[in-house]
Amino acid sequence: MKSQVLRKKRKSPSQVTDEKRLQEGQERIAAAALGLFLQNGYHNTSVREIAHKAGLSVGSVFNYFTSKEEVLFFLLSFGQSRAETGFQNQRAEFERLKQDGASPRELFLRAYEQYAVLTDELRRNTVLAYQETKSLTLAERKRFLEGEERIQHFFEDIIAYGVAQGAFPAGNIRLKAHCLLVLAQSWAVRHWALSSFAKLDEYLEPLKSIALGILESDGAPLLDAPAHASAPVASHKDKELVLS
Amino acid sequence: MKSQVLRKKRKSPSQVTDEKRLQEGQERIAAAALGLFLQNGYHNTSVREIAHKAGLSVGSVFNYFTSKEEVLFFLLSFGQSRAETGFQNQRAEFERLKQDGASPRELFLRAYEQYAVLTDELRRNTVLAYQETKSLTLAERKRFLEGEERIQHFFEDIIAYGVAQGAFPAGNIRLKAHCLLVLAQSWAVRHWALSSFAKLDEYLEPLKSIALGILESDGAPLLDAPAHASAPVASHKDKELVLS
DNA sequence: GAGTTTGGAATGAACACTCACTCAGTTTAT
DNA sequence: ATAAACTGAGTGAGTGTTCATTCCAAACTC
Repeated sequence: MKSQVLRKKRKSPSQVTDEKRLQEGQERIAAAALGLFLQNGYHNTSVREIAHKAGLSVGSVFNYFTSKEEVLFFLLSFGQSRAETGFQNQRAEFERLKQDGASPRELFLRAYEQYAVLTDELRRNTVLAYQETKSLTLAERKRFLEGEERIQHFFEDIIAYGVAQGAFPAGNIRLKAHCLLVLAQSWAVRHWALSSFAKLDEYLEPLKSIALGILESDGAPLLDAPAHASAPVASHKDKELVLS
Repeated sequence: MKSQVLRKKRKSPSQVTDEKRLQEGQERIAAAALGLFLQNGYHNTSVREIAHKAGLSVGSVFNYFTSKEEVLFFLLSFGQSRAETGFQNQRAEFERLKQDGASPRELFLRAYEQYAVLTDELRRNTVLAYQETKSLTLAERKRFLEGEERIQHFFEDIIAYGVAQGAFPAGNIRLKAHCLLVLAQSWAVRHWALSSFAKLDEYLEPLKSIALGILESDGAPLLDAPAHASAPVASHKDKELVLS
């Protein structure tokens, strides 16, 4: 899967033919767009602004992309494919580590750290994904979510291996993988709440500790805490107007 | 803080004066808008559509709100204030429970369950908040984030109490509160990945178990797992173009 | 090496359209 | 009769996209 260049049916014969030039142009435009999308949102960013920031004319942008939306998809799938290929590359190394008798804990921590580092590098893409996935066409949104699912599946495999080895308690593996992903992504998505951590380095160790806390929670019934005992948790069904 | 009605300088003399009528109208319009915003996104929803779905004319919408953006802010702060007042109401009850010798675990689980239930009820508002906070004006966005911070602070207090009582290990309390909030919200935000749970009821117990796993993780150094030992985690600094 | 051709790439005015918002006039309730 | 509430055609700013035109460096002639 090498540098999948976006290609769609194009009406006008005028397009950039040189593959390398095309790719560089796409990256330049996308880089400009990413900043603007994050600052003003996808819909409040005009193609004119993107073109200006990329140092091009409006028309040229459409020589590199067939539509504004394609720029968005480029940005989202870019981050995603980076994560996927990263994992793919590690698959082989993991087999080797298993042979060497590495503990599931080690394997997991290694994979999780890699994912956290990547999410940090691609922080802006991650934020954009949370905010603008819905702006994709139905088909592209579906493709994107499938990619997310594959990434989650990678972690499910690692956890399952640990459970099989008896290193982690059994539990809902899918749920745990979901939680781990969400927490890693929250470094990007809810960054404003983590201002006490200047850099990822400071965040990483406590995050890994918490991640292990999740892995080692067994999902057993909460013996001593009958939270419902005194009174049912308040619910405002009467005020649900806004939700209907 | 009772039913804070939105009021701005208004040019047109035509506006709804009756307080009760105004509020009902705002809620009706906002309810219609919420569905459309989630389905098509804020920017792809026209005021005409909102008016039609609410059974009003375009002009009337502007008798209840001064702008489309105000509708968005109404929806976001609505969910938030519900959560805040919920916690406020529980503050008194919590003091009573402490007197009765309730364990910090119980207190926490109770509060967390309440928050999860609320997030479920306001699921759509939560999703909207993640997607469209950036569409607010700067001042409103700031106000909104301050509200989020107050909610997080509520959990920090509960955790701190547990730590003081020796029920939970010390650790980065702010971080833990952040994680707990994110996981509860992920039920709304990443709902597509949790399709195996039909209703909140099924999700709640495992979530609480995981939450306790987080609370009880001590953030101690990860003794046995020198993840860096074999080779540094791969980083693709060279390909960072798109981020710069 | 000067002149000519060629075609990929860049341009930006023009197009067709949508949008949030306004306001003069009408309806409704009292 | 009076005030409150509603209406929807109209307005002007702004949009993504197109395409006839221009640009320019390399290829080709003589």
